[in-house]
Amino acid sequence: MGPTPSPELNGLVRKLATIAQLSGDDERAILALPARLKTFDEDNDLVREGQRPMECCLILEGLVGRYKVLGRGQRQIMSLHLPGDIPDLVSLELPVMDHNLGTLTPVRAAFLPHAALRELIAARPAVAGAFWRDSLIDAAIVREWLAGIGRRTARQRIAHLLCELCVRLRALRLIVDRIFELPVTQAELGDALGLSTVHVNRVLQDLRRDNLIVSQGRTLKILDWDRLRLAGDFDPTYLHLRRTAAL
Amino acid sequence: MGPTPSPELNGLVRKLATIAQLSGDDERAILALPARLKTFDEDNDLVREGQRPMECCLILEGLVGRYKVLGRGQRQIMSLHLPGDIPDLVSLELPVMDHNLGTLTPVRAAFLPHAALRELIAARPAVAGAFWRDSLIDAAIVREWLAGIGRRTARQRIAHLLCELCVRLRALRLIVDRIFELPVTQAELGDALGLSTVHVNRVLQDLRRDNLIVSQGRTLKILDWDRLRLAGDFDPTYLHLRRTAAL
DNA sequence: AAGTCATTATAACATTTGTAAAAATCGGAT
DNA sequence: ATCCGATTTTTACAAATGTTATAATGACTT
Repeated sequence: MGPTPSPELNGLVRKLATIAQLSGDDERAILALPARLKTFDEDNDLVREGQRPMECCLILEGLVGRYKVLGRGQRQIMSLHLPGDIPDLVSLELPVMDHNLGTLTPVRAAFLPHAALRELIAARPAVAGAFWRDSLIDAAIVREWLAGIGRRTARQRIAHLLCELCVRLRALRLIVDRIFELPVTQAELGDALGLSTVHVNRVLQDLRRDNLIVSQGRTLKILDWDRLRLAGDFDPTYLHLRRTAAL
Repeated sequence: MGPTPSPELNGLVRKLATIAQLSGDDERAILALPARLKTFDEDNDLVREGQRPMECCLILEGLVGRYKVLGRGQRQIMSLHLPGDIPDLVSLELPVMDHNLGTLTPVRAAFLPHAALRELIAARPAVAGAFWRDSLIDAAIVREWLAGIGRRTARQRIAHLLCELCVRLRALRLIVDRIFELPVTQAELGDALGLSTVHVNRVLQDLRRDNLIVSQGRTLKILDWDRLRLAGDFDPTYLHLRRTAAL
């Protein structure tokens, strides 16, 4: 008998289905991966800069941020990862982590041994292709963030990020409308957007005042998708989704 | 008889050697790729956003920038590519380009058909791995830029970029000392760093005044590597070079 | 119900960086 | 040698955003 097939890995299959087409055999091979489940509190690191992981972590539930801490302690979050993501897939090819992966919310994750992933990739070219594709999309998202931080105003950046998260969550079928949990402090938003907490606060108030969004507690509701998209100069092409979840 | 082996592809082999270990057979297979050579003037696009290329372009000579043009015409350069790079390797997996590739100098490039690259990848897992690794390093560099634009001052960003280019050029053995051509206008530097031309000018003058660099025409000389590295908060780990060209 | 801690909001002010325009410089063509 | 366009430099000013500090709010604990 092989390793116990874990229903938890369904999220990975679902995520990969949003970006690539896999056969039933491919999916079964993925589901047969051995996985070590683990849970984390808010604000914990899954992996740290400098480490040489022997496993990759698949997010099952919760929100994970990829970040660096620069010279004088300033943090920059470089990407946000949702369930189904394997944010440290990179460790398969680049043994030394050059960044941290930390939880922004409580997280459930599955750790997949490098050895098993390598076997899977060797045996199933389509899965290898899907993983490559996934890491290329990951990179495309970082490029879009780079362009935004480099050239967009604070208001555009925030609107853009909200649009991106909305589309990504919809693609994963984690939300159906345009209402979602944004369990992130304004300080964390600032770290992701290259802004100060105070300025994030100012801009969020503007967006609310302009009736683009509404938020109560952690729940965020996009009131006017078209105007928010416009405000954020948002075009989802860079997400490279197979069937763009209807905008 | 197979396709004519092109001595031009040596640059690709040399580049891959800086990040991965390939066997003689792997190298021969790479050199046997069919290539269509082409030259470009300064300020020309090799590939444009929206296109669906059927070939990848290998840079043989010159400097290429990957960029997007945002809403109100502002340009952001998201990466710089040196000889040996295949900046649109991504097009193998993501058919629609989400950015442009443009020359910053006159460029010689070799166009490699997707079909041939796919065969190579299928036949030679080590080459597939090297390509994956290459695109992961590409992404790591973009992340470092993102962190810089998000959280570093203009002076740090410029110093950091100069350090990065120096290390990358040395790794490729394109320079041996710390003197190199930087055939880039201050406007282009600004587009890469998310700064205005005027501010780039101000900071470059500061760096010269502080005797960190000297430049005459396009030739840039790093006068004080240690202080420049410090000024740029530069640590080459993120370049994931096999043997870090001695700092 | 009170107390504590994190988060959000507000305020006043400082600073970096951007913008616009013009002058100076440089490199290559004629 | 001279001219021309691009690039760099300078100047003056404007705007966006950062910083520091404090108050208000809210969520959770005891």
